[in-house]
Amino acid sequence: MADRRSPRDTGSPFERRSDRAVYVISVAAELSGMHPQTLRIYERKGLLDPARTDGGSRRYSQDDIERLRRIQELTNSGIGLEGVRRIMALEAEIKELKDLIRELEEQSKAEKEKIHKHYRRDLVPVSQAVVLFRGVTKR
Amino acid sequence: MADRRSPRDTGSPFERRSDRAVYVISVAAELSGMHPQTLRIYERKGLLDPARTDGGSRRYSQDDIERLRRIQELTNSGIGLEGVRRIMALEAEIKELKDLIRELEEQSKAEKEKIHKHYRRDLVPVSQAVVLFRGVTKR
DNA sequence: GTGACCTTAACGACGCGTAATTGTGG
DNA sequence: GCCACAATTACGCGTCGTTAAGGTCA
Repeated sequence: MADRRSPRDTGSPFERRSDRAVYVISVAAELSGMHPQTLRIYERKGLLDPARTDGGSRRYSQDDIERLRRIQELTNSGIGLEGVRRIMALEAEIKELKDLIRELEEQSKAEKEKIHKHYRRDLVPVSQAVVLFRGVTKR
Repeated sequence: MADRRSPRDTGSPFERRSDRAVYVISVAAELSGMHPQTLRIYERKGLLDPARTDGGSRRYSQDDIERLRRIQELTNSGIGLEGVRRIMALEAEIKELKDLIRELEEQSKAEKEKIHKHYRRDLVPVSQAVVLFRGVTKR
């Protein structure tokens, strides 16, 4: 899970990060087309975890807004909040597995190349060589 | 998806297959601890697809019973039927991805072995060979 | 002091499981 | 003819989203 940063942690002044918490709840509600109280419910149900100001007010990031839109998609298709929670967790797991698969494919390819290089550097074809020492005759 | 066989397709008489449709709805309801009408609702919502007799009666397999138990777990944890449908689909996808990962790992290992064998059969170390022909001096 | 935020509570709508009803098949 | 199944309908319960009421911070 990406670590949430406090709204006080502004980072570089020119930086635009999608996990920067910039929206108060009324704006977040407007951007996501939801009632502010609905956003509080989602938080209590563990679907969202917006940052907080020192005073205790919620601050939503762009990632939070997109997550809200995804929640909206799911609830609009007749899925309850607990189901949404589980589904989004499973979708995250699927994303990780797919990343792992891509990584494995690249790694396998790299390892094969490495083996080829290794042998091509250290070995020569039998057909072009005379064995100097005994005991290497089996092919 | 495993193809469902009609209850008329009995296969080998001594065979025990978990996808053989053997339970009528009342027994399936009893085995899963559910109301028969609940099973009909699940079917209409697309969570289950039991076989049918020629007369039109439902016949449930052992796989169906286990699927019912899984549905029960999810609904008991506060998930609606549409959510259950999506979750079970995602879980199936995760299972496939994990199988693919295991397959990739085995395949990668086998391919590496194959490369090693290939070189060990056809090549010998430079340190133990005298090159017969010209032009193979770079190492 | 005026907003916007916070929390809690109450209301209406909807989904889900059960039961009742009527009809049909083995 | 009897019992089990099929399909439809109606009721009770819990969840979800909205609204309202009262308190706090800027």
